[in-house]
Formats: sequence, C-alpha cells, structure tokens
Amino acid sequence: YESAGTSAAHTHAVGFAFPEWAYKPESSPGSRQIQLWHFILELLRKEEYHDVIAWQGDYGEFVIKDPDEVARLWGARKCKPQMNYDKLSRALRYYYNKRILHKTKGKRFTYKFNFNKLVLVNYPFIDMGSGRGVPQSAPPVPTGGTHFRFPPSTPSDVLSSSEELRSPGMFSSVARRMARGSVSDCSDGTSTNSELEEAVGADERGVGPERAFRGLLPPRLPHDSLFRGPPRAFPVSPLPGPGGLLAQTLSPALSMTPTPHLPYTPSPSLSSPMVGSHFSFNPEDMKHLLQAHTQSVYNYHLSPRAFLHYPNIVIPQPHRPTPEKPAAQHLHGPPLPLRHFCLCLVCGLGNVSYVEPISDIESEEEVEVTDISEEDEPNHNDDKGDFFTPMARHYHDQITNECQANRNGSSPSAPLPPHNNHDEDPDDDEVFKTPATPPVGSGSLAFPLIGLKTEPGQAAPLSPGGTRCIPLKLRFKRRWSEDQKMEADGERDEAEDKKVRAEGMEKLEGKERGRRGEEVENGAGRGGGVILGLMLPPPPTQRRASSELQRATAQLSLENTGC
DNA sequence: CACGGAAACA
DNA sequence: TGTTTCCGTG
Repeated sequence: YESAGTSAAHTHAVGFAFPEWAYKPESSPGSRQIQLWHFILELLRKEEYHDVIAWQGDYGEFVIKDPDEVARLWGARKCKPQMNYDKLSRALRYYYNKRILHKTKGKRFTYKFNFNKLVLVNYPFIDMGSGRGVPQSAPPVPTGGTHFRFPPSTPSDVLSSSEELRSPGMFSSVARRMARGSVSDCSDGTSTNSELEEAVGADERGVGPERAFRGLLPPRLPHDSLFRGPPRAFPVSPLPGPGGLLAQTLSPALSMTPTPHLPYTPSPSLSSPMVGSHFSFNPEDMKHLLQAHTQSVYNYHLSPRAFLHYPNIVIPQPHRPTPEKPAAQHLHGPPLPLRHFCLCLVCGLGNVSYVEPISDIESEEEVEVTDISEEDEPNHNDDKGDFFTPMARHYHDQITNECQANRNGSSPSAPLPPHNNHDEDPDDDEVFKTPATPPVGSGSLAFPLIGLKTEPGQAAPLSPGGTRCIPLKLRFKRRWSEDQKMEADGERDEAEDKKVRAEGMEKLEGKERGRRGEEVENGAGRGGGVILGLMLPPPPTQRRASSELQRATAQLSLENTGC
C-alpha cells in the first residue's frame, strides 16, 4: 500500500516520520533496485544487525563487524550468491568517488557516510554533540535533542506514495531528478523485502501522529520506512484553508502539482524563535523556523531561494539552542541527520512556494557554491546562517518534488517540467542545482516570507532562466564552506575530490563548469544529506512490541527472497 | 586489507 | 548507472 501512497509515514518507531519516499532506495531512473548504500543504512538501522554492522564513533561512521555476513546479506538481497567482501568493498569504494562514503583510514572495515556537513550545519537547533564514542546501539546523537513534533493530525499519506531516494550518487542528482519530477514509486522497484517491511511498517505506524521527534530512528525501521514518517514531517496532506496556499506555495518544482502540502496553517504571528530546545512541527514552530531561515538567508545574503520553501518558520539560533537532549539518547542512527531532518521537515512543511524560478539559474548558483565550498574559510558562526545549505535546499526540493509526485499519484514518475536537464551533470552541480521550477503558478506565494525573496541585491526573481547574481553565489559559498567545516571530519575528502574533480573536469565540456573546485568534497552535500535524513533513528521511546514481528520481517527483507 | 582499473552485466 | 567480477599493486 505504500506504493499507493497511503502509508505515509511510519510513525511507529520513529517519532519522526519521514516520508517513505525520502528514504526509498531508488536507483537510477528506471531501475529501482536497492543500492548498496541504502542497504547498508538499512542494516545499520536494525538492531538485529548490530553485531554485523553498526555505527561507530563519528557521525555517519560505521564498522562492518562481520564482513562476510554483510556480504552474504547483500548477496542475498541482490541474488548474488557469489558476493563476498572483496566485491562488496569494491562497490563501496566506488562510493568514494561519488562521495557517498569514504573510508576511515586506519580502521578496518570502517567507512563513513558523507553527510555530516550537511546535516550538522543545517540544523542549528540540533546539537550534534560529539558523536564519537557513542555506543552503537546509541549512536551519538545530536546533543540538542530537540523535540520535534509533528503537527497532529496531519495526513501523511500523500507523501508516501512515491518514495525513492533518488540519487544514490548524491543529493544533487536526487535533487535534480526530483525537481524534474521524476519520481518513482517505490513499490515497483523495491524488492519484495521492502514490501514486507512495509507491511511491518504499517504496523508500527499506528503510532499517533504527534510523536515527538526525539531521537533518531530506531534501528529497525525498514529502510523504506525511514522517511515515512508521519505526514507531519512533510506536510502533504491537504489542510483546509491553507492547503490551497500550500499547494501553490510549494516549491517550484512542486508547484506543478496542485495538491496542498502543508498541513499546518501558517500563522502570521511569529514569535520568538524557539530556541533550540523545542521544536515542534506546529504551525507556530514552523513559522519560527522559517523566519529564522529567512533571517539567516538575509544575513548571509543568500538568495531567497534558499529559503523559499520554508514558510514562516523561525529557526532557533544555532548557538543558543538549548540543548535538550531528551530523546536523542537512544538513537540508533548516526547522529547527524537530525539537523537535516529538521530542515527537511521544515521544508517539507514549510514549503512555500517560492516565486523565484529556480531552474537554470539555480544551477548556476549552485555551481558557484560548489566552488566556494573548498575555498571558503570557515566561519563557524553559524548563527543563523548555517541553516540552509545548498544541500538543504536541494533536499527540500527533492522532498517537495517527491511529495508532489506522490500526490499526483503513486505512479512513479511524475513528470515535472523539464528544466535544465542537462540532467546529469555529473558534477555536483547537481547537488546544488535546484530543481527547476516551473515558471508558472508555482510562484504564488503564500507566505510573507516570500517577500523576502526579493532579496536585496540579488534576487532575481523569476524568470526561469533568470540569472542569479554572483554575489549571492559567493555568499552562498561562504556558507557552504562553513558548513563543510562544520563537518569537521578530519579526514576530509581528499579522496573524494580526486576523482570527482577528474570527472568534473571531463564534464566541463558541455557546460560551464569551470568551477570545478567545487565538488563538494564531502559529498555531504549530496547524498549525505539525504541519507541522513533517512538515517535518523527513531526515538527509543516508541519502540513497540511489534518489534519481533518487525524483526522477522526485517530479516526477510534483508535476506531477499526473490532469488 | 585497501585501492582502483578494466571489463562485463542488467 | 550501479554494481559485479577479476585482478594487480601497495
């Protein structure tokens, strides 16, 4: 039923529900097979596999405790009985270039997802705290465990229908595709296992909508369900009144679809931002968030687009957040994600329409951004700024698109207006590129924030092809760079860069790629962000009795019956 | 054990 | 495109 779109969120384990699609393994367009990294994430989420693979110290870092077993499981899933760690690891190494992963040097069988930057940076209210050293079972959680609540009663289903995570490669690709509207339904591609899982998920879902988002996801959720969250997270469901607005307001990409997204009605009043500690998905909070976002944007001179999607939400100032870590403790997932999630959530929720045309232009910006990434100096003052990184944006877009797609129908691909399709720019640009938006109606702005869009200086609104001011880009870059630094992995991505750059170079051909330096090294941008979101472990509190069932299912799913 | 090229495959 | 398979190198 997932495919149908009904399910929307798995509230169950996770307090937070993310739309399934968000996490769904998607593969390249067309094929929906599960990808290795999705699978890894899936295993990491499940307690049953903690002896085989588990999160380790840093955010996103995991250790394969039993390589042979992991390989076996993977082989089972892919019906490749001959699979072994040597082969699996080769596949993993391919992720280096894609920046999905990188190797933790010196540690055997230890790899790390690249989402850090994104996540951390973006979610000020969540404090990652030190993730290191956290026990697997309880991966380091963001210190500022915030309580996120989804607005009660939001229907979620819409979202769920199409779920796939798109780009394995990265956010970028995902974003693009998403933007375009190519959404696919998870149902088809996913393995039977998924289905099973889904079923389970349904079980779990019973949970009420308002689950607080305390921690990260619980390990057991099926990968598919990761994001499924309660609709709340991504407001897709139609709400009365605002719904209409929402629909319009949706991100440009989304705009195509008429369906309303936001569940909550934006209220004009924005009070002080909630400080880190509590963040709920109420209209109010969301507003704050948005507002914050907006501010940050301004502060950083970012282009309006950055926050378009977030309606009146005010975000808590990063530094101030009061850390409350309530639920976070039990997280099974990597710590990072929270922030991202928040963002995503926000975005989803808040998606407001941004009038600005995103398409091509965006790409440009993005590109710029990329460059920046490396260059910039790190400013840690996140204060407001960090919130929206390009990635975040993309993520949003993605989500939105997904949502849209979902709404439209579960059918997998929802066509969006093609924008730039250069589709593939291999480069990261993608990452930054925002989905193109349909010029048209999307523009209607529902919220005040929108006005911001006109940012001083740059904002060039509108025209799809419109161009962006460079300055903004630069600023963006700064931000981006900052974010990256936030990442703080010592490791960095040199490795990543290597090839990436090379690739990029190649790619330059067609477009103006000069910016190459960009490659966001970490990839955090890309895949990472998304991933993170996916990753979030559900608050322990929610665990339910059904665990056994889940497990069983999980097992099945992992095992892949199809073969 | 890790890396990455090359070729094959779906 | 994303591995899977094989393999030489360090």
